[in-house]
Amino acid sequence: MDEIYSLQSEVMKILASPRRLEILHLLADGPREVGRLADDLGISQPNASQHLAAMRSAGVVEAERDGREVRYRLADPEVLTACDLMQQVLLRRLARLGALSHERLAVPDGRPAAPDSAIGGG
Amino acid sequence: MDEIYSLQSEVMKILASPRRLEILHLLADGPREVGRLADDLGISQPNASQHLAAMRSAGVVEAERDGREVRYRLADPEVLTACDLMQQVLLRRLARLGALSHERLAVPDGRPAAPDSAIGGG
DNA sequence: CTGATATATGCGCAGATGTGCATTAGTGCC
DNA sequence: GGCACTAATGCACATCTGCGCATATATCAG
Repeated sequence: MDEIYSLQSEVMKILASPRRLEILHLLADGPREVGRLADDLGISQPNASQHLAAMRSAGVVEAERDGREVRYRLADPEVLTACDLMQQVLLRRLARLGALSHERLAVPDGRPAAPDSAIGGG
Repeated sequence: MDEIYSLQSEVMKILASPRRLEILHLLADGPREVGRLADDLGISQPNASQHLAAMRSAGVVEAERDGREVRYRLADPEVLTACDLMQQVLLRRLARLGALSHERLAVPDGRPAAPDSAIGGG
């Protein structure tokens, strides 16, 4: 079981990137080539290739040659379901923060204040 | 939408850790105190506190004081569902590689061989 | 306030990660 | 073979992360 957590963390580490998350959703629409992905993402080809290689190592995507191009696709569409669920959890949390005090609901990466200052907030 | 990916990546970054994954499952069994978690995980109290603080910032756990102790609990049990789904994807992949049952199931970060050497394997 | 327990925070270091750049490798065409 | 096109790899660098350690904060008891 300990091993599983380690392996799972590897997979999630790969998915814990805005770029790769976007790649995932791009691929959800159907297989796509590296150059196309790089263009869609607005990043360089080597960079896209790096991300895709990482995702391939993690087993979230698969690659297939088609002439000079390499078409990437989701290895298991279920990852999308998992990511979607994760996103819903996030949205629910944002909604909660907004509901509690919709005065300032920024919270992109640094929270304006501890949501529960009942702890060591002081 | 771009913002969402960024936020989601933050959440997943937090979960992309064997330790924190274990914390998640420990908390799935019910609320628990920092010291207890540290003990269960076999890590130091400050380290456990660090992890919990990170998870709290990400909104995956919540804290509540009880005397001198602080009891942590899952903020949204759905994260477990998402993680479970992610784990299933992983297990399915391992099953495909045929490394799960009895053979050695290493492959934490370096694959034994390219599963699809039809690409740049050479 | 003093002491004890439980938790949170600051600091520094080793290891990992993302990115840009140049370069290499694979493929099809003539 | 040479050339154009597409993708993958190597390298260096700035940044981030996790950890151990010491220490600060919070709560309760007297």
